[in-house]
Amino acid sequence: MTTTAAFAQIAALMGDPARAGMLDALLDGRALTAAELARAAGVTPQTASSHLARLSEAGLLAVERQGRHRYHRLASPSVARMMESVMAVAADRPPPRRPATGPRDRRLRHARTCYDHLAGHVAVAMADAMVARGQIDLAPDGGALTPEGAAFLRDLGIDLDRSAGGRRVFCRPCLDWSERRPHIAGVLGAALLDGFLARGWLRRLERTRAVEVTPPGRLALARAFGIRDGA
Amino acid sequence: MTTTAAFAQIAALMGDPARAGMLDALLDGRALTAAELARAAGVTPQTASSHLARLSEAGLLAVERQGRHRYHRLASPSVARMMESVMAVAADRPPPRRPATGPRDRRLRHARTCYDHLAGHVAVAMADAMVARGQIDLAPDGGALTPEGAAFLRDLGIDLDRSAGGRRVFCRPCLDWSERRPHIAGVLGAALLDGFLARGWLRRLERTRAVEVTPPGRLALARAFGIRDGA
DNA sequence: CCGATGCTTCGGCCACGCCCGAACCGTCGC
DNA sequence: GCGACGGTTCGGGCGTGGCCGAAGCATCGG
Repeated sequence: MTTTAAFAQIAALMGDPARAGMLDALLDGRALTAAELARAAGVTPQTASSHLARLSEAGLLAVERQGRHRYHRLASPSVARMMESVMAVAADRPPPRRPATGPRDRRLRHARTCYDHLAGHVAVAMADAMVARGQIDLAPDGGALTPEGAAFLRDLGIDLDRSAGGRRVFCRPCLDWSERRPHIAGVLGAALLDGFLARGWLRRLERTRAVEVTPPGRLALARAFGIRDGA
Repeated sequence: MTTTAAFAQIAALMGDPARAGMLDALLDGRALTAAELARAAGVTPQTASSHLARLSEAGLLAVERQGRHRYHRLASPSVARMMESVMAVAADRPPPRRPATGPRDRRLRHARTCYDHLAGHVAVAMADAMVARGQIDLAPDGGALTPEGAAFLRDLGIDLDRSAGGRRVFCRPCLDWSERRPHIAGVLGAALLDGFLARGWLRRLERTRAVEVTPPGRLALARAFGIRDGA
């Protein structure tokens, strides 16, 4: 049964703390250098190099050489989805102890990127608002944009056509590990994140997956989604 | 960052060949005894016992005692979804060698259960047929039943209302590792499998996830989906 | 009560693989 | 050319964890 062996191999690659730290650092979809990933994982560069080689060979990571740097990124969205699903399982177990929420952790819980879409408190609030207004349908298995939702996005200036080429546009629910409730992933989630970043409503922060809601972003989100809690 | 530690722990549990074998054996949604799982994993009962204890404590498995037997099953659908997503990543890498398809493997590739829905060649053909006829929309991120599809299911006698309670019914695509194309999972996939088993069109086989298409099932599938290849 | 069966616990063996120090290659800047 | 820096390869130390034999608990059948 060679297929279970491949299954176990992929899982084992994620199962090492150092590699898990690197993968987590890459989960925002950006490409990082080996040194940055070594720091993220808390190991020396030579250890990181070995891990990165194995992850690349297994097809979890893709590498781009650029001068004397090597940029590593997740090889495909399916890798990100796999990680999300593992986090979902890891999150819905009783926490072994008080999570000890730190200030940095609080930022992550508030708003962060999840590969190509937004996660955290803000993202869940957005999803709730769109569901409450009948703009999207969201079920554990999938979701869909309603006509009202399509109109809403058009008003917001969010462009979905580019990736949806005439086909019906779907969104995908993604269980938020901090909120334990679904936020919007998939094509729709990616379009929302892109649009908000482009408008300057959100800004990526260095060295973390957390994103910041800018002052104009706060106003815009309050107007569009009725979200009015502070940063 | 205690969340990456939990992530790595879950992944590491899947990452051992013996545990992966047990989880795979449970992927059809049934509950098995420790001895059966030990055989499936190719280890002695005492080794299996240790693995099972760890899987249960981590919340991946649930146990039910019944007399002097202990039945183990996957703790939740989210565990099955996690495993599916890992298999999807494991499948879309270049196979290390010729897969060496055996007769038993061929049955699995033809039709098998995938937790609560159908997978394999037959399942992909069903999905293709329904897409071609406009009965479902299927995208990488999600899927939805069209009005035509709802009517089709009604004619087939497939009951979706029980679990969908007035809400819109969604289906979910699930990448088939043998066919490398999506089949139908989610609420719709589960309803189809249940219905076909209840009608005697499909029959579960012992000690494997493979399912058999019965002679009446062959006729019915040909009539309903235009599938006419042999068992 | 006794033995058989299903499963778990204990103890010890062994090896896989994670880790880092040191040395080696390639690119950039001067 | 030379040093500096990013990254990889090599070698050996070491601990975690998988594995089984043997013994210990439960439950069922007689």
